[in-house]
Amino acid sequence: MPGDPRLAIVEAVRAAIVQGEYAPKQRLVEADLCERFGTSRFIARSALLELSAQGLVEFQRNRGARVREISITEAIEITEVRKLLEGLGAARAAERITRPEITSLRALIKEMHTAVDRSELLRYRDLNASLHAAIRDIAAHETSARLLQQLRDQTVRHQFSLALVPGRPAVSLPQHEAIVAAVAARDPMAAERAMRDHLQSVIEAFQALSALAPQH
Amino acid sequence: MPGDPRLAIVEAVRAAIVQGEYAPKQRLVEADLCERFGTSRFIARSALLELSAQGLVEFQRNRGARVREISITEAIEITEVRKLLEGLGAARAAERITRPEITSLRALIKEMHTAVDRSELLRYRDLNASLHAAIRDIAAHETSARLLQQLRDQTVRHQFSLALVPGRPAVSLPQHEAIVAAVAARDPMAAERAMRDHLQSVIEAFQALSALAPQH
DNA sequence: TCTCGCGAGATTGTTGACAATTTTGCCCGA
DNA sequence: TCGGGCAAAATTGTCAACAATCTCGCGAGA
Repeated sequence: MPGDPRLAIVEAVRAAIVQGEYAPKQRLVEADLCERFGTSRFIARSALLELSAQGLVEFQRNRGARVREISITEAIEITEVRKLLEGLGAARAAERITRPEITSLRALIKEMHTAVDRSELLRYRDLNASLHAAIRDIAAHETSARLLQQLRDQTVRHQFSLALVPGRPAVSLPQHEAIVAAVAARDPMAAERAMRDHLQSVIEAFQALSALAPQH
Repeated sequence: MPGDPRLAIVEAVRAAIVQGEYAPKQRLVEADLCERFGTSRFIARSALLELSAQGLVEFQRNRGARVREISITEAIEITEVRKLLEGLGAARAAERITRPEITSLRALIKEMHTAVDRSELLRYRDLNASLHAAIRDIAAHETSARLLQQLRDQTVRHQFSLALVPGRPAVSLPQHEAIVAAVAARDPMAAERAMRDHLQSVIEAFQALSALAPQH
């Protein structure tokens, strides 16, 4: 893998997709990427290849790359897997967490509170991601971290719509508090249970969402 | 992704690595692959890129691709994840299995018996893989199937040494029987438990192995 | 007017060549 | 004999051009 320049492009394209600058099913024309990111077609193509392996874009022979569309059904499957992997991560984090790490987790929770109070939904969603990432780092389980990394980007779009559901933060914030409390108490089983409960509620929110908007 | 020809090469190289024709840390020289698989360097390189994304090979800048070495520590991590994902798969399989599928699972168990009786260790290991794959298919959970696919190849080498541990089949065969019994009885919770117990015993076997051979 | 086919433009897939870097092998001095 | 360094060979990373394929629009015939 071309060490430096290629990864930069991969990250840039990934960010663009995740932030919704490219819609699902939208074609990613190689020439456009070259111009936008100031690189050669070879590099752009390699980046698309890599993103395809990560499941963020899909190739069709002679039709190039498109942003892969993730259905709500698939988002639910992904969350089912996250429930298991992040449950494991929470348990391990509870076994390994240090005092300064406890402090920073609590700081995150505090920030989430203020974000909810001020109805800053996007900020809340970002803090949410940060909290999950922090626990993942503390768990120090490379294999599950690598897989979760792959899964996360794919559901960002759906997480987004979830964050807009009225009253959703009021449900999920206490769940996050419970997770942090259990991890900080160094209680692996409680941490795993709290994390699973949280993601189970995400699954149920998705199911409710898909019942409203049957397709897509 | 070049639809047909590229995937064929990816599969061929993957098979070669998994079957041990290329040792860990061995360099995969692009020109050699071209000659061996009768393809161009571009295609060979794309295939390596893909295998790199799947974690089977690793790139070093200006040094090309090597077969990635998976430590026993990492094999244990991978098995911890498998324990969760395949546990989910077993539970779902128990909910969804049809009569003919039950028949074929039982046939697999029968074959495993004869393989053990005849001390055909390699055959037993292959049947083992087939059984896990069959349950994965019945579960019909695309996301976890995709991830398991990625994880499986990485531990084949270690599974191999595990199969050679004296008395190992005598331990694992009854576990496989228990899994099939629970799935066939359409008891999701028992199926999940049986699968987890099985993979937990694999983890413990790995740990015993790593205690014997501290490094690598 | 509508449909079918065809041709030009656009886009992708692949090739071969070239530059940059690493690796190998050899020579020389100690 | 051994080790350091230099040059050639090998190998990889990148590019620009070409061929294959698709897309879109236009025109002819019913």
